[in-house]
Parts: sequence; C-alpha cells; structure tokens
Amino acid sequence: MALMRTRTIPEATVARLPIYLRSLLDLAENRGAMTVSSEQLANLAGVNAAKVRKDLSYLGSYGTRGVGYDIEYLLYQITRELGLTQDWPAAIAGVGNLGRALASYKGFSERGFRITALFDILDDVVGEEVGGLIVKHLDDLKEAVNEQGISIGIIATPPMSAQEVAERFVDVGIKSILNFAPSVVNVPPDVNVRKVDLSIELQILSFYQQRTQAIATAREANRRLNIPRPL
Amino acid sequence: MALMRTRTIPEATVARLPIYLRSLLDLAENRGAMTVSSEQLANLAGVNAAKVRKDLSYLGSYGTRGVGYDIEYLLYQITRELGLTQDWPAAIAGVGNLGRALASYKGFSERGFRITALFDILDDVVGEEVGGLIVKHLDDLKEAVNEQGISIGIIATPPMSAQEVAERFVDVGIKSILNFAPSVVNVPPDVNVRKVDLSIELQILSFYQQRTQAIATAREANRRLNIPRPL
DNA sequence: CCGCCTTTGTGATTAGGCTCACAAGCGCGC
DNA sequence: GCGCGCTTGTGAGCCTAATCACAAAGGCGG
Repeated sequence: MALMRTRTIPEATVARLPIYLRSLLDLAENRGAMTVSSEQLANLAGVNAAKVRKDLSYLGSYGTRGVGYDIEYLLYQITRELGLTQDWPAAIAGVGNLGRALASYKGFSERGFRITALFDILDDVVGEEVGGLIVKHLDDLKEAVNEQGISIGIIATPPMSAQEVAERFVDVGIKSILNFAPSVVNVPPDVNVRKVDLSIELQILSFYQQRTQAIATAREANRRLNIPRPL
Repeated sequence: MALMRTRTIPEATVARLPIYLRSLLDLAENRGAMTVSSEQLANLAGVNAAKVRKDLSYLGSYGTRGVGYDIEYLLYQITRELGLTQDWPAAIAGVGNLGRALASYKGFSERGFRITALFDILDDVVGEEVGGLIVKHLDDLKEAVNEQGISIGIIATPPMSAQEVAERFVDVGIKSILNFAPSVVNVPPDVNVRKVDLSIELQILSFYQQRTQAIATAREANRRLNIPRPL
C-alpha cells in the first residue's frame, strides 16, 4: 500500500462501494458497532472477504490488522471517494408512472440525491404538482439547470423520446445521465450514461429459469426412458 | 461453429441478448428490414460489431456471409434462447410508490411479462385495486402462486422487509427474484436473484462526475498558480 | 515484554471477456 | 461459371477482475 498513488479505482470496485456504504451505515446506525472485519462486511454486502479487502485497499488501506476497519473512518472515506460529501441536484424528464414514482422515491433523498425539478412536454402534465414540485416544460430546462445547479439528468420517458431528451440534457451541460427508458442513447464521450432497464432484468431471469427448467425436463424425459441418469 | 454443443452462453452475452432483441424488434416493426449486419445491429445496441458476432455465434451461427443475419430467424432464436416463448407470470410484493409504478409499467407487458398478483401486509393497502389487480395479503402468497403458476417474484418493499419477503418467495417455490429494495437478500444457491438499486446507480454517476470535476478543479488551480499544464 | 491469535494487505494465479485481424464463405453481376 | 466485394465466424492476444494463499502486523493476556 503506502504510496497507492495509482488513483485508478477499478470500475468493478466503484460499483461495489455503494453497497459497502449501505452495509456500514446499517452497522453504525442499527447495531452501534465501532469496527468491522472484512469477513463481516463481506457477509453483509454479499461478496467474499478477499474482495472487500482488495476493494478497500484501493482507498488507501485503512484497516488495523487483528482488529478490522474503523467504521466511522471507513464511512468517511467511502463517502468522500464517491463524491457524496457534496449534493448533486437531479432533474427528471418524463412524468409518467415511472417518473412519478422516482420523484417520490425516498431512497434518493435518504442517500443525498435531491430531485429538484421535473420536466415533461405534455400540456396536461406541465403545471401539475408531483412530489412537492411543479412540473415544468422541457423547454425551460436550461433556465432550471442554471438556477439550481442541476448536474444529473434522469430519463423516464417512453423510449422514443429518450434520445431527444438526452441531447437536451447534453446541450445544457449535464454530464451524468441515468436512463430508465428501454432504449440506447448516444452521447458524446465526456458524458456518462448509466441505464436501468427493468424488463431486461426480467428477461435475464427468464433465461436462467428456463435453463433450469429445461434441465429438469430433460432429466424427467431420461427417467421415463429408463436411461440411468449419469452421476 | 458447427458443433457448438457447449451450451454455455457467457453471462455477459446473456445480458446483451435482450438488447439485441429490442433492437431487432425495432428494425422489424418500424423499418421493415429483412436482414441486418453485425455492424448495424452493433450501432443500434451500442456495442461493437465483433462483440455482436461473437455473441450471436453462441446461439449457433445463423448469419450469411456477405449478407448478414435474417431478422425474423434471429428474433426467433433469441426469443427462444431467452425462454420468452412461454410466459412467466410475476408477482410484486410491496405496493408502495415503486410497487405501484411497476404494476402499471407497460414495458413489462409489452415484453411478455404479466404481473398477475400484488401483495402487501398493510391493512389499508390490502384490498385496494392497483393497475387492475386487487392487492392481496402476503399470507395468501402460496395460494396465488399455485393457482396462477407464478414463477417470478418482484420485491418492492422497504429494505427492512426484503429478506423476509425473499424467504416467503423461496418457501413457495419461486426460483427467480428481482429485488428493488436497497438491501442484500440471501437465498439458497438454486434461487436466482437480480437486483436493481436506483440510488446505487446515482452514486456511481456521482463518483465519475466528482472525478472529472476534481480534475477540472486541479487544472484551474494550476492555471491560477501559473504552473504550465503538462502536455 | 513475549508469544499467540486474529485479521489485514497483497503478490501470484486463474478465469472471463473484449478486441483485433483475417481467412473462409456467400451472393451477385457479368 | 468466375471473380469481386462484402460480411461472417473465430483463433490469438490482451486486459480486467476474481480468487487464493500467506507473510506481515497489530493487540492482548499472562
């Protein structure tokens, strides 16, 4: 460790830091623990201990051998590394079912993300109040972004509109986009898009489920044919 | 290719098949195309062409050199591979903001996933009608699962209840779980859990955004100190 | 203050995916 | 029926991430 000046945290590690953060918060708030071993943290986060240690080592090695990690300090380190010491106002475009749910989703505010503006283009939605905010027309995006310092754009529109919304976000200088629409959006390389596709997850589940069912069916067929199952 | 009897499709490929599926449907329905090259499909799916070809080769090589892939046939193959030729009735546990949005989310039904039952434990929610379904008490899970052949369980509860709901799902024989609660759930190894954590995605965006801002700030600081920027 | 027990930090190894590059194959026009 | 241009299928190499295994380090009891 010592001079871990290679300030490149692997992507896979970055994706796990929020899970550690959540586990640590749980430990600190609900169980009043002071320290945690990589083994414990691994159990809570659903990964293995070696991975936890390696991941944390990228932050610079804050553990004590024979004891574990100081929870408070670790919380501080991860929070800082993830950039959660400052807040990132976010805007949602598309106030349909999903947009509304996201606007009222408590998980965001609990984790320091404030939704500060909602946008749509339909006349019967613009002006409506949702989750304490008045829905604005997408044409007023730039103004709101400048006023509120919005840095994250959330796309919750139908797939057809996703690309256009993404371009509008990019135009007003937003560099981080979370896309819930089931479509691919193209953006310049300096813009970061993450996507959450609800039905893709179900399709992946379907694949694995179908696979295990197919195996069961094959076994059954073998059994009926009186072919002894290989080991 | 030929004897691609190794019926092991890499996980990464499985995760992309739904994206190809979506792109192909778009091509077939909206543009009436008959064939597609790996290059085109790659553009639509936001990946590179070699990856498309390698992925499709795991299905057994259905392309024609010099021409491309027959869209109809490819659709059939992917649909079958993903197990989407049969339908997978799904149940949602937890009818809060998120559960309601998911229950009315059209993306599911459009892709062949029917939500056939909603469950909660709160008296003021049980009995309510949401998205055309009457919310049942979680105690009636087994009955509904047996009657409707439910094979996928969706957790949309607060994090505290997620583990308990997961166990109930497992008890009634559900092998595929989609977890929207921000918490890790432990299940037996033959049960497949996928998780969607909305705020983790934002936290990951925050990491990369903070990183680029930090770089910008450092540049700015250097500029002010009149230190010439390297390169 | 010494030795034992626990737990970290990390080099080495293995596995999995991605990308490249190109030969092989196919259709089409002449 | 032949050659040319296009596109696939895939081996090879590379890179990232996961896992393993163990020496190093700290704390604590006696």
